[in-house]
Amino acid sequence: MSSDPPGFELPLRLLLGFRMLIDDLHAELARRGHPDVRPMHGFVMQAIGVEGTTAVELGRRLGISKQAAGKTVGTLEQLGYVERACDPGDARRKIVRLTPYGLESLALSARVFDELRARWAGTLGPERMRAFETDLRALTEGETFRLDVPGWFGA
Amino acid sequence: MSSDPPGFELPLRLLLGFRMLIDDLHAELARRGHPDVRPMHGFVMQAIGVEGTTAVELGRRLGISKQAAGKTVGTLEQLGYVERACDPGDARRKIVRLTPYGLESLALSARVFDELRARWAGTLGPERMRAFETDLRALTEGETFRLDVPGWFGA
DNA sequence: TGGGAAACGTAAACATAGTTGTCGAAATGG
DNA sequence: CCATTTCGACAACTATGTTTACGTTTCCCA
Repeated sequence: MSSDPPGFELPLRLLLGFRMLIDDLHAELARRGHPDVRPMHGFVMQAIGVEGTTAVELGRRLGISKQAAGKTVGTLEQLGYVERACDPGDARRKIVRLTPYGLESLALSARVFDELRARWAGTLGPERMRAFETDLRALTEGETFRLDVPGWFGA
Repeated sequence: MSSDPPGFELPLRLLLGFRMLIDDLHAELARRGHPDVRPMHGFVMQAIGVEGTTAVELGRRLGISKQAAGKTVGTLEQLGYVERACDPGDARRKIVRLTPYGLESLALSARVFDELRARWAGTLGPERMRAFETDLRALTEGETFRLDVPGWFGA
């Protein structure tokens, strides 16, 4: 009588939910002045943070090589979201920092994500929304985020 | 008093949960005789199904071009998971079918997914696990699965 | 019946991820 | 002071996707 759903539905819907949020976010970002930012860029800028960082450290945070991190930073630089500056204290290092435009996109993303969460809470009700997030947090406890999606998903 | 979590945590953890399940699945698949199958391959084989299908239809189901579907089928064919046969009723079409090896990997995946779901249910308890899945299903209602992850995630 | 339109599969060219390997420049430390 | 380490950049390669194009086969309608 329990009739549990098949196990393969779970990963499918987790991915579906993720994609749904990210797609909605970027539709809204495009509408509000950031049409060129891609899903990956958001994660990278989040990893760069307000403080700024280096390519090596960025790669470490995202679980990719420093070369891949450097390439992505180059793209973001062309789009005007980040800038590279030499470290006065260490001539080897170059600090990657968010530009005002980049900071704005990050702040906007945070606002839109909150709106999207509110919409989801409207579907489930605040009670179950809270429970849903608590459970999801419990299930993914201790996991670290990795950005190596392309190579990981299909080798 | 409500102190809702920030909205950006939701997509992050959805992706984390997805990746967790898929990584565990493939670790187990590798252990049980399928070391070469990649995350993407599982979704493609699932889309091919027991009946078999064509490259065009496969692309349609996965939300990718028929050419991309054809390429992936070629890879899967080399690995021995699928085979291509001419359609006796239509010389234009070529039916892609799972080999016994492919069918076995699909059945094994289903079993492992059920085991993983049971492990998650062990964390939350059967009650909340059921509620979690119900809510997730409600939130992702009507969404269609797309396999164009590489091009979608980073443009 | 015949010919144009549509569908299928394949290939080439291109763009974008990632990776490894290599290298020069700068900092570190024994 | 020299050897080792670290950082950033470049080249070569793989894997994914896309668009464009083409030859073959089928379908449909005038």
